[in-house]
Amino acid sequence: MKRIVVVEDEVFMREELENLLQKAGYEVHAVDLFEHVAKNLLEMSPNLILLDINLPNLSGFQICREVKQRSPIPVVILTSRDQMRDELHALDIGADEYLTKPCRKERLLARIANVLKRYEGRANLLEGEGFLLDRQTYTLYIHDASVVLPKNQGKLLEVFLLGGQKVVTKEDLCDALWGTSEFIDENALQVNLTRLKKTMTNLQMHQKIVPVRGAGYRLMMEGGPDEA
Amino acid sequence: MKRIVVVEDEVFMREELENLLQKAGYEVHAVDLFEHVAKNLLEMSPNLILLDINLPNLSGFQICREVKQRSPIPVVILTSRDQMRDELHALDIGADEYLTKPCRKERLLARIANVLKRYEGRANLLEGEGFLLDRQTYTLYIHDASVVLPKNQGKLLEVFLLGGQKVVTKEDLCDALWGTSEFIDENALQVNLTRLKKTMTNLQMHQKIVPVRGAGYRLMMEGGPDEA
DNA sequence: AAAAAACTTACAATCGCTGTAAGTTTTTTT
DNA sequence: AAAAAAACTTACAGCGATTGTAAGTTTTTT
Repeated sequence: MKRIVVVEDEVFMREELENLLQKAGYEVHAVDLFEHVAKNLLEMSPNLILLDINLPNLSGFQICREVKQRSPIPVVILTSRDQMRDELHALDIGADEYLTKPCRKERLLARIANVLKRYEGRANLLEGEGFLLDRQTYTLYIHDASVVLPKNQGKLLEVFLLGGQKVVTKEDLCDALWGTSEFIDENALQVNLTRLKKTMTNLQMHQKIVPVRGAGYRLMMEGGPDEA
Repeated sequence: MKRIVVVEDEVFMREELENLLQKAGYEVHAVDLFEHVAKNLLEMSPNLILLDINLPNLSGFQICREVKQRSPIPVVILTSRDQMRDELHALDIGADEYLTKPCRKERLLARIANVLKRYEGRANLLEGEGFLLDRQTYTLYIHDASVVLPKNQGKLLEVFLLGGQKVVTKEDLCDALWGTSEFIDENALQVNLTRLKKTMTNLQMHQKIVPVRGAGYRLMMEGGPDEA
């Protein structure tokens, strides 16, 4: 059964949505507003997030952006602010659907089902700048093509993606490859990194792995920090 | 550059759309209506199809359905018929977006960009009942999981999917595996089929490969034709 | 100039996929 | 019911891709 989290601060509306979705066969969790909504949402890892945008504290847009940056979970935005600007902005930051209240039940359900359908098979896709990586198979999607990376290269790339822009230590990388950083074979790691780098250039990816002396490595956009 | 095919029979509207999309940086091909639109659309294999639903002969729905059954190309429906029934129907048969005229340019462009973005990496995904198959890597997506099939198993499954419900001959299968049906090693094919069947049951897929005596094999839904 | 860190290349071991062989089982025909 | 045809099963050996190892070289820092 698909799980949906509803983010809505108005009690009446929240209960109505909860009811409607439950009747439609979804497992529903409604959350009120609090600090770190985005973080909590990710931990619940639902199949879809229904997000009301008339929120008191934090902007709904902000939540949407955070979720989208860190996960492939689809987000449907529901709002009473029928402004073209809002809609464009929402779609721009990655919302999958933007619906204005009042919205007929049938339409809401149909759109939700539609979004869910399109997300089939995307559950474990990690998003990088200009490419996607399947965390289970290490299938890499780029430029309308796809390749299956060797397991080790996939694991390494995965660590870099999860690390964001941060520096990733060799311990982290060894850990990912062999489950332990106890006995580090510096050289084995080195070779595997070289291999990953090579396939990255072969695939014309827009980022590189650069060394950070003594600390580890980091994933960087091509032509990044220009320190001339 | 992304290619969009516009299907619209009204001349004025068509030119306007063409213009708008070109300015937005797309490569646009407008097509008039004729027989076998769906077939031709598939041959053009654009990145997206913008489909007007007020068509004279064939129902736009029909076109949408045909395209969706045979390809993963996203379809955006544009219409002046603002009927809830139409919208639900459109979404139900797999349309990716449903917009009503008059529609502001910004919204149209934003929605198109949104749909395109979500389709990144899906260019070579074949759709089966309850699963997806990547034709390049033979990565199989099912039940929120993914596996890379061995090349031969992938090729076989691919042939079955492309064949639809029809019976697939052994020649077809040999052809897919070894590029020729000249010298058929019945047994080698047999073994490969068995392997595919095994992984299909392991993955709990909802269809089976059943033999058709003397003719070949066919892909069937589990618990299909009940001939008691 | 010396040391440390990062990198390169080639090779051998390993693992998974494939075809082969030699069967057995199921279905159809006589 | 027996024989023949089609479909299936299992184990094994060859092959190729991926991996770790070894023995270097190059680059950067001190």
